[in-house]
Amino acid sequence: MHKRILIVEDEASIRDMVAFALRKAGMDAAHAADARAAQMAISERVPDLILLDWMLPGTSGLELARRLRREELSREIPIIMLTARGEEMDRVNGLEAGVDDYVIKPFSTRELIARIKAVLRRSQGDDGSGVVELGGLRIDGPAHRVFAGEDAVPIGPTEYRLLFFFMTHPERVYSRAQLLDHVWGGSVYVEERTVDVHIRRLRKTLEPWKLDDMVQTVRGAGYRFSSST
Amino acid sequence: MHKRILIVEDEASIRDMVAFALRKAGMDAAHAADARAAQMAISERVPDLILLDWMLPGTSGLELARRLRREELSREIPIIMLTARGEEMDRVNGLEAGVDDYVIKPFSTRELIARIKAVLRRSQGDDGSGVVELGGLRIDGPAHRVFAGEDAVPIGPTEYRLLFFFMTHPERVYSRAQLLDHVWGGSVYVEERTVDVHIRRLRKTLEPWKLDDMVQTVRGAGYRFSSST
DNA sequence: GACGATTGTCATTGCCGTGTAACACAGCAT
DNA sequence: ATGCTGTGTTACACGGCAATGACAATCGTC
Repeated sequence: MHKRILIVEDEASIRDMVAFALRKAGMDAAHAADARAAQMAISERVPDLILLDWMLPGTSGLELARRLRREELSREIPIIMLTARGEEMDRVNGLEAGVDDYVIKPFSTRELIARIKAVLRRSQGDDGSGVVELGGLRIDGPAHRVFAGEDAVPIGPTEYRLLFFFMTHPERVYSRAQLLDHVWGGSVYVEERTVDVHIRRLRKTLEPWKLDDMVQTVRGAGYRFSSST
Repeated sequence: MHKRILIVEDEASIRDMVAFALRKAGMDAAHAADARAAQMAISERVPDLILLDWMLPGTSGLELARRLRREELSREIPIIMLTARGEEMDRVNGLEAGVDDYVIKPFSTRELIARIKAVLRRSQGDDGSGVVELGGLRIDGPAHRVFAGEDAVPIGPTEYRLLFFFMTHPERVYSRAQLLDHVWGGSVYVEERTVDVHIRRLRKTLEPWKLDDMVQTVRGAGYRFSSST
């Protein structure tokens, strides 16, 4: 559940600062001081994302990025480059090397975390287009539509919002009160049992495709949306 | 055949980063630091798409977007808004102003490129000839005519513009306000319900060919044009 | 300036979606 | 087993949004 981030940076002060910020944001931080240490750390345990300093002793960050892109093991790992201001030329090279994003020093940890999250989000199937796909279901935000395979699924407004919330927050239990907050909006007063009814309606709309068991009851706690039975 | 993108952004570092990413993706990048420079750049050479920062010195991005929608010259240019992580309010206002999409900062360059391509593709089903074909309907921009199969479809001016917008922006929901912005133009004040009436008239003109169900109602959201039922 | 075409607004109608209550059923405890 | 609590299911009535047709104003054309 926790994302593992590898920091490749020779300057200890920056490394510590970033590691602290990462842990505070609920991520696991590993670190390496140079290219060789980085490759060892990766082969030992593959991180979810790599923060790569541009200026490294020995093998440069750019060179390391290229190398990582060549290796089968590390090809899919997103990379965020840390570059000093005014190295614009370098950015071109970085983009060509397949780097996912840049953060310019000096940066605020808040911005860095936000960028990391953005990149992670994208690497998890949310390409930013507003389309989410999960377990045979596809929900298209801009089109306001749901597809089961190739078929368009007829669905009402509230069931749509409910399903949208579930698909963007899967594999997690939500109480009726939480669902009311997120799907109905905080300023509405509605009976909690109303949720049950809409859960029922959502299941009924998914039934023709045998996808109704994705909406799961967690007795005493609430409901969960899951792709696995 | 290279697409020309105009970046309107006051922060040089973001501008440069985006410009490099664009060029790498095979697009031409022009830039402007504020609203006035942007308008000059547009009048000099019309871009295929505009990247517009929400926060601009002087005239805000939102205001500029409204202004561009009012001008005949720039009405058809797709706009992607760059907004700081903020409220849903921003998104709503932006969409109401006739913006085609918005991207939240910080974004990865890859995500931005993906969005740009999506918008260009969408607002273009057009192969350059100005003729768009979709689901048995063909609309000829230069000739200002509509065909259902081999038959010419008699259609009024407003219904024509409405249909043209729909066919160049299919598979997506548009609120009444958005349709007013795109089809009527931002400087007219008209009741939202008027859209209903023209939707009705458009459906009636398509009825003889049983194509009226391509114009779909999305309760609580707006209307959508789609080839699939 | 007259005519038809086109457009925007309104009032009415119709229908879909929603919330609630009532009842049936299942899980869990003692 | 028995009772209790929590959930599934259905029915129903209300509210609200959208569809529709009629009308008046406006536009464009001859």
